[in-house]
Amino acid sequence: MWKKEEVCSLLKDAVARREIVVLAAKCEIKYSGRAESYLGDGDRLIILKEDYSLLVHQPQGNAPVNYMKSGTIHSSFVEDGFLFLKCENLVQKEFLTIIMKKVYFFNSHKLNDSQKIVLQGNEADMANMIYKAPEIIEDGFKPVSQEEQTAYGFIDVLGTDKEDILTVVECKRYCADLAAVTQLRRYVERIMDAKGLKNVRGILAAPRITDNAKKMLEDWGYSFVSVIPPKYLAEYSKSQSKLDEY
Amino acid sequence: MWKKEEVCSLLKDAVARREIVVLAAKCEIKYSGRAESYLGDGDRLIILKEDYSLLVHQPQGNAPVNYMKSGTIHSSFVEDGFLFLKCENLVQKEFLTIIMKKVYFFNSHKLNDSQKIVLQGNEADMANMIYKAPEIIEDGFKPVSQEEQTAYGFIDVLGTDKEDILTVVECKRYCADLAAVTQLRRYVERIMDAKGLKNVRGILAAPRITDNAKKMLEDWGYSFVSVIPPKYLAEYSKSQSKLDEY
DNA sequence: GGGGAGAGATGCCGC
DNA sequence: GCGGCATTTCTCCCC
Repeated sequence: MWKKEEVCSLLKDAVARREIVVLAAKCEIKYSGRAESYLGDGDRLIILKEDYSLLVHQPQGNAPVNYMKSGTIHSSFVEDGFLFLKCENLVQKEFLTIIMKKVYFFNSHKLNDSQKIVLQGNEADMANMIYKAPEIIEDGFKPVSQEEQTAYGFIDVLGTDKEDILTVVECKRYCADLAAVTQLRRYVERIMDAKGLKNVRGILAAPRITDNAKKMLEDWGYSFVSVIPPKYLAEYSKSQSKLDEY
Repeated sequence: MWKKEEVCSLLKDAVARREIVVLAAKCEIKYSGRAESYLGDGDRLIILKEDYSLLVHQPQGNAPVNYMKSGTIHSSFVEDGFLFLKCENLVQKEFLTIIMKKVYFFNSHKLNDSQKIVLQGNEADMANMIYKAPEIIEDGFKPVSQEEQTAYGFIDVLGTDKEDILTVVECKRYCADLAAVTQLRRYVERIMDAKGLKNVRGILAAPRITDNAKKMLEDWGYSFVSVIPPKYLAEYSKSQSKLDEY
């Protein structure tokens, strides 16, 4: 168990040196900002980054239970035997207070990282794939150039079918839902309005679609095409020794 | 600097004891699953939780740069002087490999936390507020009972106006956008279809609305009411000593 | 800086 | 489990 005065001092020094701070503590947390929250006593992991963002993690779960964004101002002090960490983001009018009762461990270190993640297989890649291989959508489908695409907003792929009818394609990398259908509908209506056309087709391209969405899609005269989103990076070996798994 | 063999051993023991593990390391990360990603060498914070979820954080930013969800199987070993952490989620067909070149610090501890966060000021609270004070929407607006509300799906508030016309209210706790309008439209059309009514009103209740959304809303004959989402928890003091801020 | 839309979205609740 | 939807969504892009 760490002395709170010591942790308070180490915390200030670490932040001053722009180190990342990690500590585990029994604490109580209050938040007020866009919403309000209260979290009673329990053990959590507290992370304070060099950009002054703060994360609080419970021992389970993916998402932080509380957090403050970059640019927050932090202050700490010991009062009534508790270590207080007060966090203020005046720009966003958000406030968070952590009241620590016990500190289990503390660590800080300067981390240097200039790398950015390279991520592929997203919706943009899917739209590019359709540009390069339009027959995926249907026979005779011809996309217009990518430059023209942006002229009507955020439409993924705009093209013409074999009968030269203007066709809007909306891509989803996941299972298409009702919101995807209404989005497609909005784009088709926007194009009809902008171009003064009465007949514009709408196609939803996704790996799959929910039954309700399919029904709504067909009620509106649009159609669905099953397309698997691409993955470009070389797959690294998925076969490995199963020894020592835990 | 920690010895990789020692970290590997500590890691296995900590996970076996269901402790949370936190370590800072210079590493390289590969991911393959719903998408594919690569992150070159840099210093990151790696967190392995008792539910076997994994988080990788860069020294800046709110969101983890890589992660694996609860239920992942982890295995670690030292090879060619590097500490490998391989993470597999067979159910979700996701795979992540961390190749650690240096380990700056390591910590683990059993954390006990049975508390759940109490969060207020969300959309549901906003709908409840309107139920209790329907005059917020407009004079003569009467919500139907909360039981009936669920009968037609996920409509926030269903009621009648002073002329007894059925009215759908969609709440947004943030600035209403185009998607909010299409969502309202979908609900109104669903109600008209289900009840065989030709005249159903739609009201969007939110703190504010974008110009484009307002235009689309009015084009469809719906209306906007400015409503501030409620905050119930007692505000704790926002005035505090500015000493020792950092 | 606001608007619009994707995200390896996540998480919650409903059926 | 899937479906529908909010999220202290967050992040990026583009105007």
